[in-house]
Amino acid sequence: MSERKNPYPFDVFEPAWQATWDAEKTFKVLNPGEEGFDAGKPKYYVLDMFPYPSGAGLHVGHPEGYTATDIVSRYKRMNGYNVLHPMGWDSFGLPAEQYAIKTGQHPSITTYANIDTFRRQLKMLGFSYDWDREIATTDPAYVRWTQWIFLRLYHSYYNTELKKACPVSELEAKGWTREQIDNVRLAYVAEGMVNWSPDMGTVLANEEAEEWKSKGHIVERRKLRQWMLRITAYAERLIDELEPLDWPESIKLLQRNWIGKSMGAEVNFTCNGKTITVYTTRPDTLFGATYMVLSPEHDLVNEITTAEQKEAVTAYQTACAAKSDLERTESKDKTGVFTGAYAVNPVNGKEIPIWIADYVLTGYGTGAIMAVPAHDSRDYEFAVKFGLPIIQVVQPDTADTPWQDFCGYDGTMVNSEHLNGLSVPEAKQQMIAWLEEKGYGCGKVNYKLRDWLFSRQRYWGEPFPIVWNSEDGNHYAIPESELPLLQPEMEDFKPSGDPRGPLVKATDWIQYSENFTRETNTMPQWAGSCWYYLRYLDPKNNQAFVDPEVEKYWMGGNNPGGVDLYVGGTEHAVLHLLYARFWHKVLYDYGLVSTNEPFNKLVNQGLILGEDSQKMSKSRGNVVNPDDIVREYGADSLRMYEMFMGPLKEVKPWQTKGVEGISRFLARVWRVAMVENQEGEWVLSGKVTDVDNGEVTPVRKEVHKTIKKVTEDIEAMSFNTAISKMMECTNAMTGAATVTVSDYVQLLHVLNPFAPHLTEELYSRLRTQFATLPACQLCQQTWPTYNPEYLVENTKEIVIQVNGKLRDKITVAADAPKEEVEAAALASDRVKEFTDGKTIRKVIVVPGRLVNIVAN
RNA sequence: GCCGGCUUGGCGGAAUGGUAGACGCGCUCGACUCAAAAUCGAGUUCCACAAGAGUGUGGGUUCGAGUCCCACAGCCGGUACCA
Repeated sequence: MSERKNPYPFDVFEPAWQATWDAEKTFKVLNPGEEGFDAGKPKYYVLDMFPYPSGAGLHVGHPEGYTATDIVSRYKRMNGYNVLHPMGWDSFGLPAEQYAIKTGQHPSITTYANIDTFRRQLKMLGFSYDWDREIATTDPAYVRWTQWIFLRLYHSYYNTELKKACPVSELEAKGWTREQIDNVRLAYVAEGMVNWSPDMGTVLANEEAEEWKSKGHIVERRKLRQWMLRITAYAERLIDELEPLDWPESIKLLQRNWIGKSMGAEVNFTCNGKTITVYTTRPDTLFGATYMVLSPEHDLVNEITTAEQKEAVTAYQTACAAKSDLERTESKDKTGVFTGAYAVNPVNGKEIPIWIADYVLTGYGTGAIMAVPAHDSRDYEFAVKFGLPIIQVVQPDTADTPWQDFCGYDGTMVNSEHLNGLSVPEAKQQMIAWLEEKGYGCGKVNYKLRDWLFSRQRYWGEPFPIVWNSEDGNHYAIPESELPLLQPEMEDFKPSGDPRGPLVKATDWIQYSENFTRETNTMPQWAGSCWYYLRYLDPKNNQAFVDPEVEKYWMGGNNPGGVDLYVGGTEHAVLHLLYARFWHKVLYDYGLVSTNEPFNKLVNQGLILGEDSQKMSKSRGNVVNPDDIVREYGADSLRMYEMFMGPLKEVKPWQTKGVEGISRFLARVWRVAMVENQEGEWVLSGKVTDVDNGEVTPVRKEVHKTIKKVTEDIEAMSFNTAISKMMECTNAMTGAATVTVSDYVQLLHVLNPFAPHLTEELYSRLRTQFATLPACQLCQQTWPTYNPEYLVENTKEIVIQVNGKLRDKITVAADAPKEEVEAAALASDRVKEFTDGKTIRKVIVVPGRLVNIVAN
């Protein structure tokens, strides 16, 4: 490749400005109570989703969101806000541990080396973070508070009357037993079916299982004792309090679906004196129940199964247990076995056969259903396969819809005694009231959301601050004074296949005291990311996870408070964003934070695809490395290109030619003021001048239009259109003989949040010639305003249409009355041509825009 | 299957119900140059001009629809027997 001279010397001035910002702490922001803090300024908290510092380094996807937030941060600062714009590292994680297993090197070594790379790369892009607030979730000082919050959860239960977390000590005072309390803790131990990955040697959350499966890992069901967080207690609040947030509707919907609220009823059936409770969302169809299905794992299966069915039932149970999750869902073919038992339907006393089938899940509702094959597709399929009766109880309202397998709500009840003639929703209500009156059941809300499986069998995670007593078998919290509890130094991180995880090998560490041994599980990576946005507020505090006054300023203050802008990818829609909301609510219940929600406004950036419009991946060889782009075109070009590609929220393909286009644009901005002299040095050209007679030149008009447009577009986060306007403005300057300093500096000013290096460099060079320019950096000056008078046009071009088709254009005075415009339009030769021989029926005049002549 | 989102030139994308294709890429031509690169200027939806057609398809509302309404198709994402 031939040596190419850079179109402007970004390779020199970009690192220089970065060094200046670092040395002068240009973007440091003070906290309340610190000297120099300006309490008169409003706050604005702009947050990025912090990265996992992988060995691969920064990806072009990172700077997309990070540039967007950087533009907003710089813009808000120039508009007089105290802007909190921090960065940190989500640094616990499996890759570092797997690398440690391979090499024997401690995971912290790779982790902190990767952090150094990420920090260097982010600084190379000129982001205006307050680096004094940098945090890493792996830092002992951070781990301390993650564990502290965990203990808060551990010591809490959800008070269903107050609808908030309360200390379990209240229950102790009321005389609850240890066992009763353990059953309501927000952090609890339970034995249950979990996702276990034998090759990774750990369990996974439901939310994670699919992701790892798709990466080729084995995930199977196993019954294990695990730590759980009672997120289900907050299901209702997690749905209700989502509503007012300024989030994309699609993300809200994703969360709502994940939480999966449904309203129905529990109904008690009887079987030989035993009660079997089923959950249904369609109590209106109770008269159509023709059989019952229990999940194969249901507690009552063994009790009710008759002797002659025993063998078949046991065989079916065994077969189901052996099936992995994947195998179960792979085939949707219904299978099941008759138990030989019958249940009595409370509404009509009829006996219906009880089956077991794996299409009924253990974990949802009561693990038992009444089957209404006429109006539930799954029951219908099952009934057809096994020849079970099908009774119609709903008649669809639309005439030609068959009643068989009709599951809709637009129908009228039939064959249902006292419900006959009612609509489905009416019948539903009436039946619930009836069940409650008779004591046969009650209305019931259910959620798909399961409790959060919170323990992992890993080394590189926060250890649980918990010890086990060998005498009573109970778990106990270690005192806060012992936090942080760090992992022991080890050389062998390998999973042993022992479901207690690799820490069991640290025999000294485990032994807490004579009768107490440590919990060997560690927390999932999500723990650190659940509250990192709070630690940024007060990252060095060693008295509290955040000082209350500081928290109040940054998170309270404005209405509605919280993080004012949070930008990141969609991939966290139901993981991080749900977990963090849950933790935040617990902290809120204790008055430790000011708002019930952490993130007021959320924006999802769209994925950047490779040049081939495919997802970037190593195997496809279409990955773009930010380092290469910066070396070739400079940081400003990368930043601006990523903003110019298209709307922030859309998915869009990378085009290196597009970076060149942006680079050319920045070079044109440069050359408005700069020229190369004989020695090949860049010097001020003289085109930019302080001779200014105040005339409103076309360039000045363009500048003010640009200020208006860029201001509005930053507010709307429509960065691509802001950039195109600045291109138009620059083109106007390129075409002009001279440009006044004030016009040029205003362009630099609005361009500054996008291309901070170039604009500061040009500004500082201009100052060598124009001493009246303020001495501070552009980024420390006030955002420019436009003069509306400059935007007023004297004349307007009016479009003339005949029957909606463009036929002519005329120029009229901007304030020309309607009649005049209409007359001018009708006088047009082109119009006459197209209306010739026709009658003019109507003339529509839209002032300042168009005239449409309707003729036929 | 269900739930979302998207669909505009050769490409990325612009368009408060009012000139479709701003801006950029690419391409063509011109200037500069011995020449090229870079730069600057002109042009660039389709059709040879005019006429006409044109925002995934088909309908509708409107003086006027990329934009609003109805139906359908394709692509992308989420979810997956949640009773």
